[in-house]
Amino acid sequence: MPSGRISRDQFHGNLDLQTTLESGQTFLWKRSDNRMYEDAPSDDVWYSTVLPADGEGTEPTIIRVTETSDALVWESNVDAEWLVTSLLRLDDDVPTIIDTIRDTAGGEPLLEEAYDAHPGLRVVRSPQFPCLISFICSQQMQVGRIHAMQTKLARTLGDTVEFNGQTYHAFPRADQLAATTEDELRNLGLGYRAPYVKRTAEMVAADDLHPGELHQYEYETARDEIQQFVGVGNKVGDCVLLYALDFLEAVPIDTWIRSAVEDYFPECDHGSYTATSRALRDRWGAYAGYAQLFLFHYLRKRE
DNA sequence: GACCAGGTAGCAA
DNA sequence: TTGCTACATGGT
Repeated sequence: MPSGRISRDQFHGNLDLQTTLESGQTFLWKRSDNRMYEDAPSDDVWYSTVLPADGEGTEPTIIRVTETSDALVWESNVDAEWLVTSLLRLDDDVPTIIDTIRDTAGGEPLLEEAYDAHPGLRVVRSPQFPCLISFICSQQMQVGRIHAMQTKLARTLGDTVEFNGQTYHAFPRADQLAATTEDELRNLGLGYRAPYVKRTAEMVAADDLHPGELHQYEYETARDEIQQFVGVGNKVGDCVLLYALDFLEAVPIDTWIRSAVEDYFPECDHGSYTATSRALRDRWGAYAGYAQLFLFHYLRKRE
């Protein structure tokens, strides 16, 4: 069974899997009850199932990760060190990124509180199509319920894989979601999002548009283009650009960020989403998305 | 029972 | 362009 250790010396900054994977930036990881090895200082194992790019007919990849004091330990059904590094963005130099935000923003007490409160929080990279669908599902939903909904989608509609004596469920492919009726999706608890998911899946399955194509555009164009998908507006679009498409300048403005703008930086409130988002990017710079995640998580968890 | 949750589509002015 | 409103569903 392929497995390995990635020493903490090999990546910059802290990593706290629990904080990072339950911060509401991804709904595609789950915590496992099974330890990976006997003397683990922490028995918190996280796993995710990833479909290879060629999709149908190829066995999904299982990734299991846990932390030790000096390393990130992984195991998989394939040699997955590069994939783990990519999914968790271990190449990101987070301290330098935070310094860059500091240099751009100047003194930002609220952000400093957020960094201090959650030192192991990182942005991670989600697979594109699952990220798109899960954020379409996220609207008007609490974070915990979004996780539960994505798990149910995978268990009901995704491919299964056996690994190390356990059954894992991959996130459904576009063709699988497109082949599901709107009523079935409603029965899985999607509510009014059911037709959004179905129609977006149909677009991807028919090759009308794939989220990966948006890489070619500069940020604001990509955000316009991604809204061709049904159920995707400015906010969901920004989440997908930030968490799946490497647009680290994207600042999703949700209810939390909206109220933080009112309370802490009203000078950035320019009314429209586009103008306010532009002001926040001017304030925080090329890594504004990192600032947004720290702020979102801090505001949501304090008190 | 209201009210809320990482909003968006559809429509009117 | 901006400003409504309806929209499912489960938890306080």
